[in-house]
Amino acid sequence: MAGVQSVERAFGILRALSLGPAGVTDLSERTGLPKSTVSRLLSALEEQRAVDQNDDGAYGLGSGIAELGTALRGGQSVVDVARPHMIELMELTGEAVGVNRFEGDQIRTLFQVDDPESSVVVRDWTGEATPAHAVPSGLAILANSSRAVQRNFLQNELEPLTDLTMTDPGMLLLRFEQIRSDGFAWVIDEFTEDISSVAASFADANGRIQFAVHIHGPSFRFPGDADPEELGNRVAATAQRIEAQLADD
Amino acid sequence: MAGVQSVERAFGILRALSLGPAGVTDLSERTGLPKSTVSRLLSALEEQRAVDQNDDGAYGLGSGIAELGTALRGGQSVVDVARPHMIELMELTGEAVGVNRFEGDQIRTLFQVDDPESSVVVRDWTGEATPAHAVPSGLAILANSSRAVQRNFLQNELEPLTDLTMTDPGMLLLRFEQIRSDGFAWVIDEFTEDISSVAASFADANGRIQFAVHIHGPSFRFPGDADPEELGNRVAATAQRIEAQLADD
DNA sequence: CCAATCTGTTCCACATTGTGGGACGACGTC
DNA sequence: GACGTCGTCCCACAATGTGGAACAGATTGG
Repeated sequence: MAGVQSVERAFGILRALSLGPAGVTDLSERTGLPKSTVSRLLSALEEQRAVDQNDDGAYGLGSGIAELGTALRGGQSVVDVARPHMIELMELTGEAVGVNRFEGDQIRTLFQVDDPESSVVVRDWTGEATPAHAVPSGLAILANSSRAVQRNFLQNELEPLTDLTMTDPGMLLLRFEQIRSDGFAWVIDEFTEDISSVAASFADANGRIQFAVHIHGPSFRFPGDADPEELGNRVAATAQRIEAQLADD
Repeated sequence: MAGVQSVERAFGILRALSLGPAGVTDLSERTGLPKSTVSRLLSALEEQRAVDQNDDGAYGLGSGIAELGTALRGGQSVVDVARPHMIELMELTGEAVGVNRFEGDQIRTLFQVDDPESSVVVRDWTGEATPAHAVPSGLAILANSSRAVQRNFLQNELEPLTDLTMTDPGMLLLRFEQIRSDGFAWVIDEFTEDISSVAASFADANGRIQFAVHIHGPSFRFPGDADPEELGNRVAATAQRIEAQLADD
């Protein structure tokens, strides 16, 4: 027995609810569980304030989740601390700069700053999640994670997003080594054709959940004449400054 | 059987972890559960990525919680949207302005803007939680909640924080009526002597979790000569603008 | 206005599921 | 090398959670 059934199911319900508020019957269909079971688990979750029921009877994620979320200091403070550093990088390069959070096998962009002067920019990925192996933030975070996390990640079937996407586990392990010693990761046209980016990872105040900063721009002009190593080092330095500042609080 | 034991215990563990990363033995003591039970529940939670284990073996809240938190759009976007409106209010009055989230029977301050010109200000409550019945944000949110939530809240024994704190359930119900029709709530010296504040509530994009904006300042100068109703209406208008903007996304 | 369908909650016999004391192996320390 | 502590695993036991079915309350629509 690895998992605990009711806990597993409870989180299934929470995840189903993260798509939007829903009723018991709806959740029962989404999760494949009997109505009575869903109803009982919802009551249990409601007692924990993980969900709440509003006037029209629909259930939604509750304040208990929000509390845990802020306790984690996942979103808010990281973005606050990172913003000025990101703007600095953005002004230096004229390209968009973002922060990401690692979520299992995906990378979510939390926040992005664009150059207001530039008319051709990569689109805004804020709030969206992308496969970790195809973006430099993902590679950078994985490269600095434990072997266990890496192996676990490489067990998944990795999908190629372009002709250039690296999906071979052995190759990726070697690449992790390289990235770890460099301190930054470059990805050129592996995620989408015509987009290139550099990223470096950093830890939050607890030294736990992994984050990353990245610069990305259209491949036709980025990195352009600039020295990729030079840019990489700048991103890495920025990541370290953010990490140090987070550790202070 | 109202709750589900394992779910209840799992959330107990998550709450214990929200105080900071910890090991199995530590958690076992904090929650009063046997080590083996804690270990099993942690494995289950880890499978759901609600917790993760870092290199030194300690457990902490995991990215799954962060995901649910952002799905809720509880913190981040509300603050982003509210900030400019808050600054406007702050400049109008010269006093500190904050946004709060309702958490069960407490009110948490998510963010505060202060007047940089002012040397005497109320201290910064960011991140802290206060009893809902003693602050105007709490009263405003409760006043606009369902009867069920109100009754449930009033069943608690409410502690007086100053001589003026209103704790009588009947009186509070009447006060809720008043606040609901006014659209704002005033609290003068009920939370701390010498602090006065006005607040108005608003809903997030789902119309679910309740938030509030408030202005607060030292009672000797706030609201001072200003008309309390006028100020209340301004806060209420601000709350409505934030709510409208949140609903757009 | 009364079937016909939707809700979501409650009941209860049943056995699957979770429980927890204790054993175990892995570290780190004296 | 013996000890204290850590986290995980084992397994007999029954407490706990399960889910089909019955129920009550709202809405619908003919």
